[in-house]
Amino acid sequence: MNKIFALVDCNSFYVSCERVFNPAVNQKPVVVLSNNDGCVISRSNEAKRIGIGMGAPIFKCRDLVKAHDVQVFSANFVLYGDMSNRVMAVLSGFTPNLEIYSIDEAFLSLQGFEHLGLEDYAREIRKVVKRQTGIPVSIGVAPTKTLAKVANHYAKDHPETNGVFTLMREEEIEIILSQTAVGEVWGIGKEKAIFLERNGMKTASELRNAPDEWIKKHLTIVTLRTVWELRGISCLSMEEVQPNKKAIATTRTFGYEVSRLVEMEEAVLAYVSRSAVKLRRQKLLAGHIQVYVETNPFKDTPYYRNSAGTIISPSTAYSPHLIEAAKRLLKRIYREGLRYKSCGVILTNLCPQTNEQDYLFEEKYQGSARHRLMEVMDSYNRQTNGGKILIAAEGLGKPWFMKQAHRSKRFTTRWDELLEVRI
DNA sequence: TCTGGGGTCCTAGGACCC
DNA sequence: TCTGGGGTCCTAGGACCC
Repeated sequence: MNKIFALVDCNSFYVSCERVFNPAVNQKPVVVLSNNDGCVISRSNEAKRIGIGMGAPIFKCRDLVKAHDVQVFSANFVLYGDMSNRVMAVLSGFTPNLEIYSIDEAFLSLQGFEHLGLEDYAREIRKVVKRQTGIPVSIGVAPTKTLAKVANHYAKDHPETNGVFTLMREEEIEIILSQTAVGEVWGIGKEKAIFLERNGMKTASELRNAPDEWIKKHLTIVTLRTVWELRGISCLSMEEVQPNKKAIATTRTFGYEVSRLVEMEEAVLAYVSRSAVKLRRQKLLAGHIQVYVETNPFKDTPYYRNSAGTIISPSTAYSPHLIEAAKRLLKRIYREGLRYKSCGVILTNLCPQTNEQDYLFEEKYQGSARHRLMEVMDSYNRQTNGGKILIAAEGLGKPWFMKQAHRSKRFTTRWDELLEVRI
């Protein structure tokens, strides 16, 4: 039986979240910035139209911002995460088969809904999501995930589609792909696009008709899968159960450059703590920890980046053990006399707490006093909305903490930040 | 002055083993 | 003097995604 995928993608998701709670900016150009108020990571159509690029550093857009009264927001990921959950909850009512692909995208299997009319059904989904969450979405429907992505882009770029485009018929697929630049295809990034164009393939249709042998020889098996998907042969299936995580990372650029080991240590250890909280929330243990530091790559000053890692044995989710390891690693890579711009902590070799192996000489984490201590700390911090009990090594001042000058309120997750309506 | 963060997967190359 | 080949495992780095 032929498969049918719908890709639902929230339009300018972060901007749309801000607009739900701040309708005054509905018709205006709006952008949301990355952490540290660095780059533009979400743009309204109005902002796109006046030429603000995706990922553009905001300081380079200052003139445009001023000239067009662009509304600027700092990222508010607590709010976006909560809005995302609401959208996904609505979507789950429309299919038994939902794959949450990212914070603002989901694949729905529409197999078995043909009798309702795929186009009509997609329009209904779009209408209900908008009504129940305030978030506008675009929907692409096609026989493979990769084609559903293409259909989704088409819906976004063509207002006459009203946000829904179905791409099921072969003749139509061929026409649309011949109008699609090869670099717009899901899985074809900058490098591959340049390579393909150099070899005479400028459109998705040309890639689709390339010989398998040639693709296998010059590119990877992953790209071959993409080519098959463009031909309508489904190679990527629905992944409804979230696969276990392979890595948990906390990385940040600083609000200002750090040039003292003590401060660097505080930052690294604070990120270890954050990572460890994420680790425990997902009931995992880490078997490896990696720390990296980096100076500002955009400056003329000497560039330095280095990382070091070590195996954690036995695997653990106990913050003090991870902190100890991270401290040693940092000492190995820290060079005096440099001005550091960012650092990060990455936990890997993750395994579920329930699969913890037995040790001859060590106590298991599961059920130990350390385990209970972490649970008490986490649950207290959760109830009090974050960070009241922390490991002393993290430091209290956090002067390097990121800049966030324009953050909106966390309307949906904090009682003290509820939306106020004045009449 | 001011340039994000968190992931996955693949490949190449080195260490090591027999 | 002559100096293989196959396999595994690990790490670093790159490409890609949102």
